[in-house]
Amino acid sequence: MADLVYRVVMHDIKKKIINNEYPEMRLPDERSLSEQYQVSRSSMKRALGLLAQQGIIFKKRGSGTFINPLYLKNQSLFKYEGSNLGITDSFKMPGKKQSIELLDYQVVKTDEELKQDLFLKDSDFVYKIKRLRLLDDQPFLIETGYIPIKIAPELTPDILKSSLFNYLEDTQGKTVTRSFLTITVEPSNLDDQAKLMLAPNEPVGIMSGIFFLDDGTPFEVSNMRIHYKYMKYNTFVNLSQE
Amino acid sequence: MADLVYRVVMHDIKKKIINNEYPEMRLPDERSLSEQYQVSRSSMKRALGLLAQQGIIFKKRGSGTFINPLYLKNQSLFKYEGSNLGITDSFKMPGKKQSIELLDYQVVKTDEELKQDLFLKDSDFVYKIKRLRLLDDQPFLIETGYIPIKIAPELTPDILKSSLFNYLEDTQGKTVTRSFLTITVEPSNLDDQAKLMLAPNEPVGIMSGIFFLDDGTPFEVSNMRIHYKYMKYNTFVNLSQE
DNA sequence: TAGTGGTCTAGACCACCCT
DNA sequence: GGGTGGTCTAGACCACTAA
Repeated sequence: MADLVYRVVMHDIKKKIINNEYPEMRLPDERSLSEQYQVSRSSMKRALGLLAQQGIIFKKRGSGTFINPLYLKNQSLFKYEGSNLGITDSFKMPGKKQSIELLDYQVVKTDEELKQDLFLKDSDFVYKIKRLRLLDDQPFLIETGYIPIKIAPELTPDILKSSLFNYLEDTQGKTVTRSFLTITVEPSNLDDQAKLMLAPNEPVGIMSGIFFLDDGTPFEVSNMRIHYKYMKYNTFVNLSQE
Repeated sequence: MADLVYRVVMHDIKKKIINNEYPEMRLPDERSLSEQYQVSRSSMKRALGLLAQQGIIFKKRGSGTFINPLYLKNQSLFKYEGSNLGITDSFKMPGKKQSIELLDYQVVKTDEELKQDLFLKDSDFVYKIKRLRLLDDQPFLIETGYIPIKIAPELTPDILKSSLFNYLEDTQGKTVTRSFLTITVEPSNLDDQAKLMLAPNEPVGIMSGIFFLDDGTPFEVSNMRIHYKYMKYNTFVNLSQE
């Protein structure tokens, strides 16, 4: 992590919360905290604002700043903090071996919808990539992705056996930081049943959407069909800051 | 909406983006914008920051601020902005009549898990409420909720025929602004099939989690089993601000 | 090197809660 | 009325990008 003031303060306060150094479940007021940490009140507000955004504290105008008891009691609920973008990361379960099988790999013309979603011109081509993901040799996800050629011109089947996100970050310094996802549910089709080893009455979860690079470029349109037992999406919604 | 500087500026810029008043897909630099709107650069940053958080613009240090082309091309993707907390709201589909059938309603003792999630004492009781929700007389959701008595002591079966969230807001000025949700998928059980009119091979989506009041009080533990055709969760994930 | 967004500060004043 | 978080400002300096 960078040594930005607000990040340092944020992490320190977070640590103190976890270590139960505020047993009254309440933080000192912002002005005292600024004093303690020798930072401006603005920086302190920024740090506290981030913690509030993560659901770790609640700020109540006129009353004070309070620790979310559930954060201490049940930290597992919070473990997905900011890591529910990448399926890649989300499915990196500890102690499980992840592998990828390349099912299909071709270059195709874009149709209207793709053109719009990936913001392409008529002349642009995209990779169509279909992959099967496994955890400990158990298939759990069929992924169909479309990626503009011009974003990753050097793509080879070999690369596709591991994480595309990591590849992009390592080779081009580009990071995937945003996505729009739509989550739905469907009965499994014959292809699902065969590839994911599902019984006919067993369903799949579907996550489809668009991933963006940090400069705003749409990077991939993806459709994921997920074995229902592996389908688990955690989300923390916070409307208070709108 | 309040007449806060940063909100006014934010909404105005948003309007201009929608009206295509920045055809170069790029905003003026922050300093010029501050000048234009006669606000401080900090306030302008705040306004732009919110737009970035919503995925409407991308800020690129050293380069400028750019409009997300997809926001213009495909605004339907963005329509769930900040409204995916409440199932209540999420399912308020235009032109459809929502109704609620009360299936079960009792006061029970808390078990260990509930006690933890709702942050209760041994002596506390909760309502157990089971409701069926319908859209145009089509059942689509079975909802089982647990609510501490002390939060809503006046609850009656009659109230439960409409939105609890609205009831709380209207009567006690309390708003539900946060939630932790876990989304999973399951084959339908016999109860689902009967109540939601599902065939045996048709699945349900499950959303379960905890809803909080804006002061941090856990308000409800809820489990929702959703007809798969009605199950649609849109989410915008943005890791760049972490 | 000029232009742009990011960080940080110090301080004024407002809005809300509680006693 | 005293304490707390929220808004807003003006300005300094830093970090990155692109020509």
